[in-house]
Amino acid sequence: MTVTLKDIAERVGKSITTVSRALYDYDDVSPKTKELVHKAALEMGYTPNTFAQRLQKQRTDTLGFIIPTFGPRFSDPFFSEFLAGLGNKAAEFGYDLLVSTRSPGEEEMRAYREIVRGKRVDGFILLRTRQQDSRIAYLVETGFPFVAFGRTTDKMTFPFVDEDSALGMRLVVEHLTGFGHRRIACLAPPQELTFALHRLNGFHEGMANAGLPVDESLIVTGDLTQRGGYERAKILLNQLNRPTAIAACNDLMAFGAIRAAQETGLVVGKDIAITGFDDILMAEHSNPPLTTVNQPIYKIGAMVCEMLIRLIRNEPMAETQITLKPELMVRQSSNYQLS
Amino acid sequence: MTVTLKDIAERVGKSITTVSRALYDYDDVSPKTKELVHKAALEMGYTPNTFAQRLQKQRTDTLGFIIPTFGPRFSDPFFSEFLAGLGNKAAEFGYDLLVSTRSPGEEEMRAYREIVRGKRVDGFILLRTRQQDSRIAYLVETGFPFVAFGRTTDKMTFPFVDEDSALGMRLVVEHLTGFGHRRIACLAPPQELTFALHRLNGFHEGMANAGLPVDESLIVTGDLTQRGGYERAKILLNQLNRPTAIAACNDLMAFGAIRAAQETGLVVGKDIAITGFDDILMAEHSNPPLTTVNQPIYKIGAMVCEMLIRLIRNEPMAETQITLKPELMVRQSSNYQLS
DNA sequence: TTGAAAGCGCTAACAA
DNA sequence: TTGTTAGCGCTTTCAA
Repeated sequence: MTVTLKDIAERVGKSITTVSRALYDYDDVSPKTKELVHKAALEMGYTPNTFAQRLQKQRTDTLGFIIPTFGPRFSDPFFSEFLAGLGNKAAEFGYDLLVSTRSPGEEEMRAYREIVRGKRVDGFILLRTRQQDSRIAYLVETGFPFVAFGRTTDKMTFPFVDEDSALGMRLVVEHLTGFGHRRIACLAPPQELTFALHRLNGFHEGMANAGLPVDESLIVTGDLTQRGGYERAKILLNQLNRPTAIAACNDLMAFGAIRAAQETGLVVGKDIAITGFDDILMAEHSNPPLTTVNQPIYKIGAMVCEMLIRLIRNEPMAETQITLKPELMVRQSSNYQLS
Repeated sequence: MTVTLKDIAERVGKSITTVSRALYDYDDVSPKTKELVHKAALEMGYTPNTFAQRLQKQRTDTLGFIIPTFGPRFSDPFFSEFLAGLGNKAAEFGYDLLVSTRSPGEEEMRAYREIVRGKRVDGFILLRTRQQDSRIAYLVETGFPFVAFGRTTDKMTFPFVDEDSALGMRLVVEHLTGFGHRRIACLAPPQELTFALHRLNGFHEGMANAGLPVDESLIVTGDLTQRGGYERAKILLNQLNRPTAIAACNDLMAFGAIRAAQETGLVVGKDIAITGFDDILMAEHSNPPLTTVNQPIYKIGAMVCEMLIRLIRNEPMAETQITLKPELMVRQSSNYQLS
């Protein structure tokens, strides 16, 4: 059924070794033999058995990507955009992608350990880094190659790409205060995520820059889903002294907040300003279109992937710790002067 | 560095074979030996080398999933929901997922051929089936296991899960005509996709059931993205005799249409009715919330995965061709009587 | 320019 | 109950 080197060898009357070398264009094989072998291989529909190659070569040409999910019905477009960037770049370099989903915790760590010890991939891509990240601690400790989208807050050194989230939030706050907002709420991400810290810091800095006090009761933590944003925003909006603006730390929560505001009878972009973070494709098409901070997620996926491949191949890299400057996308959800 | 069976064998003073059998609890190994081996394996941090196992066993315990993408920045939440269902179920059964992205065409077919011939996966999951689907033709021909989400229109027999899209669209049209709509536009999917046919048929049947003529100029094809929906809807809405309702064949296009309507100064759910198809998580949280046809995408991902695993393992299956009944989710985007 | 032989780490048939 | 042997398909010395 499957064609192996042996089959080709028999057909052309040469040894397996010669066939192998002919196929990979070693220069100690005569041109005639090469041609013969190539032709036979093509005709017979030969494709190398990857597992045999990997066993022999001791590398896998595979990149690991374990998506950290919270709850069963996860559906953050953020992940599909990232995966697309990753997948396309990996394919370009001839790498496979081993993808699984695991919610953060012991199960997740076991998955990493097994994959590392079984040498199932050449390296890992990490996403949604945590302030104290046991995945990173483990990989650094074992010296296993990986590149992260995001940083940690401890002293570990490793290659990453990240966006300057603090700057992003400062831009948001500057934009809002510029339109006269003083009571600005913040829908924060779960604390353990590193970008929660950066975005919250940026929020505080922005307020400080504008000479405004921060009302801590206006800072609430959500779970990065629409539902979470919706529920938190409801609570904020039911307060007596409600905020005039809500800065959500990702787009999905912002969408939830928009719905909450609308159910409360407020016109978003007129009675209340709402902003997001990420600029997923949907942000441009929501109603109203969402003011948000652009993260080139697709591009970051591709960057991280290329960095990892270079790392694995021991190729030189210009930079191993890259921080991107974010851009504020002003759209209708916040683009009005507070009266 | 890595611990192998040989290392354990040396440590416990037994043969490699015995160690192998002890680890997998063969009953021809003495309890004492088993315990010894298990303990040693644990202490030494043994993890089997998957590639060696696969080479030997001639199976891969891996499922292939090639995501068909159109254009670089693809970001359909549909895919991430499906992937989540797939991934979780695969993990449950101990299968890996080999994921890539390829846009339909020759490149895509080459990827399938190479993976099949290199025996890189035990089976494939297919998505977004085409009326004449060369992937399916190839897999059927080679007898390679796969399960599809969706059907084809030719005579090929293969296992699939699909939703009764025609019924779904009939429900939509019935709902709209019940509220007095007569001029209903349809944002159709690219023709080559099988569900384009089913949904369009359903649309026509629904209109016929209501005794209404179909104005062919109101049926336009989009590319399933928000942008596509937006552009097509713009054209529809700029007509002199504009439709009173737009039935989009997926949620993303519906979102685009909503934005187009709003830019035209129409209030969706009052001046115009817009409906979608899929019921992605976003549909509930859009503004206004979107009337749509529910497809349990996450669940379908899990179902398809389990079917494929059974197929691979030659386990009996109750049904191999499953068609699900859709449910109409009526929300504000269409829930009003046309005056 | 070619081939024989060894071995990657594992499983399984067979023998002891 | 255990070990010997062979072999999955491939790459890579080393020798011819």
